[in-house]
Amino acid sequence: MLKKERQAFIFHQISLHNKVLSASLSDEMNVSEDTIRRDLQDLADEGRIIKVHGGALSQSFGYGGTPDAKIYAHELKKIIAQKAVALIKDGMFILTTGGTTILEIARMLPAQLKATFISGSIPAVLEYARHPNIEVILIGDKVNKNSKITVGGDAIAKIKQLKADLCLMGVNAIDHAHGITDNDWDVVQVKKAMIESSQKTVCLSISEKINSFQPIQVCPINEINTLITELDPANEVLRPFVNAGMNVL
Amino acid sequence: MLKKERQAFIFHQISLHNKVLSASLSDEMNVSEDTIRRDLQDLADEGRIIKVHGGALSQSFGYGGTPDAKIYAHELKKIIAQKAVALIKDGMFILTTGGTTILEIARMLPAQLKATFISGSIPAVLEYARHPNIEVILIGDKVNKNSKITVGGDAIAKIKQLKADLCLMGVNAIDHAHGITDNDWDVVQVKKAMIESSQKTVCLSISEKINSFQPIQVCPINEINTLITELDPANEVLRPFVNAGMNVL
DNA sequence: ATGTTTTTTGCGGGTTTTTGCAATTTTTAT
DNA sequence: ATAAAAATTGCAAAAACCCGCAAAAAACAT
Repeated sequence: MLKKERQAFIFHQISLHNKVLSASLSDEMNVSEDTIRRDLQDLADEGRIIKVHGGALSQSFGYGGTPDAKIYAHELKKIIAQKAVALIKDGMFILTTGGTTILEIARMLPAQLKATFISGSIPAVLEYARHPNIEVILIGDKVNKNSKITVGGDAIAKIKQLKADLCLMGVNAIDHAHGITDNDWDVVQVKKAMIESSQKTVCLSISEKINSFQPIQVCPINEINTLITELDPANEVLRPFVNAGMNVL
Repeated sequence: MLKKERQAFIFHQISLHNKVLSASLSDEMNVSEDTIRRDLQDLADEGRIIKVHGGALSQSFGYGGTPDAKIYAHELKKIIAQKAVALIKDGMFILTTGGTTILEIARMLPAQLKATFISGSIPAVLEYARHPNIEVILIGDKVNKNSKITVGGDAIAKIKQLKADLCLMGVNAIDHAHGITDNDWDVVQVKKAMIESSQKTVCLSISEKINSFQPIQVCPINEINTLITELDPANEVLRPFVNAGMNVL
């Protein structure tokens, strides 16, 4: 088993169960605990997990580290949300993923907007439900504890029955060559279904995530209609996407 | 169980109930009281809680005595929750409704319990998802904004596909003649389906709701196996239900 | 393919952390 | 005042960790 493979597996386990034990991992994949520890250390150095005595925890544990950096990203996400909200019209059916950017959109929806939002993200749904004129459909299935979204066959089947006007998708990584990519297989399956069931797909990404990629592809960029970042659409970084025919806002 | 995990759990318990006892924590997580004490000490050193003899307190909680009125119903629900938690065994599949009593149960689930919880209640699901060993299935459908639960044909259809070991049902009104009754048609439909799909149904009700009724019937009392209230099972008020063959706790 | 370099891995130590226990002291309650 | 409950302290065993090293594997260049 390759190092990268192992680390991907470990990361997946953590996002699934919120924790892993070095001992059981070592057992599961027939490598020494030292190796596991080194893997955990690597993941921790990359800031993707929190290493503790005996194993590791998901980052959502405890209280996060850098409030400054977070607030910064938060401002960016507000800009993105503003642009996205402008695309939403009365009467639309809108599929959405989870993620903090989506949450920001949910908070910014105008009070008089009448639309139907469909999502498997629990925090997003709670936010939508605060709006008096919005109808909210929750996609059910097994709950991914880390991201608080539902994933699985039932969720995908339900999504495929729909035909939404718009899909608002928070992305983890986007790059001209690899398209939209992510690191959780289950989540990717759901995102794929959402794209398939929507007339238009709008991707939301802070510019930091542009030109990065992750192991699993959601879709190539030609399946995305619109890309929204906090940058000016004329920005150099966005050029490749404009050239690829995307609508960049 | 990892040290950090324990501490996160303890902190969560404290912010939830405003206090914890070392003894019960030690019991819940199968570690010695010494370990709990050391954990509390760590948390206190970090300034996150206030350590006192026998346990610890939330620091956000002002010194003044308890605002009795509100805590009262809350305390009752804790008693009910305690009784209900005792019925839950490892490996069970459990269907639950929403409501504050259910929420209290969710918060009291022992950390090492391994079970599968299935619910359409968003707040309950969020609480279940905090427990490391619990698998959570969310029933999807249209979201009822007031109660934050999903209702509708899809939800009912999904529930009917299941066969759970136990149904934990918060009730709005119960009375010997009318059975379990409620006031929201959609919610009643979901509850009916849940009862049908469970081997046993346990009803949870503060005694205040006993001998009251509402317009729509969920089921007659003979479909309920167990009734849990905050009262002693021998209490006069519960006599009719005992006589009707219910298991009253 | 072949040899060389780099990376990765497992192992043997010595060190640190964690945990439970026992003995003693402090606090709380009756 | 006295007994019970909880805290503290010290200690020892187990578990986890870190460090350096050498074999093994992978990557690279020729």
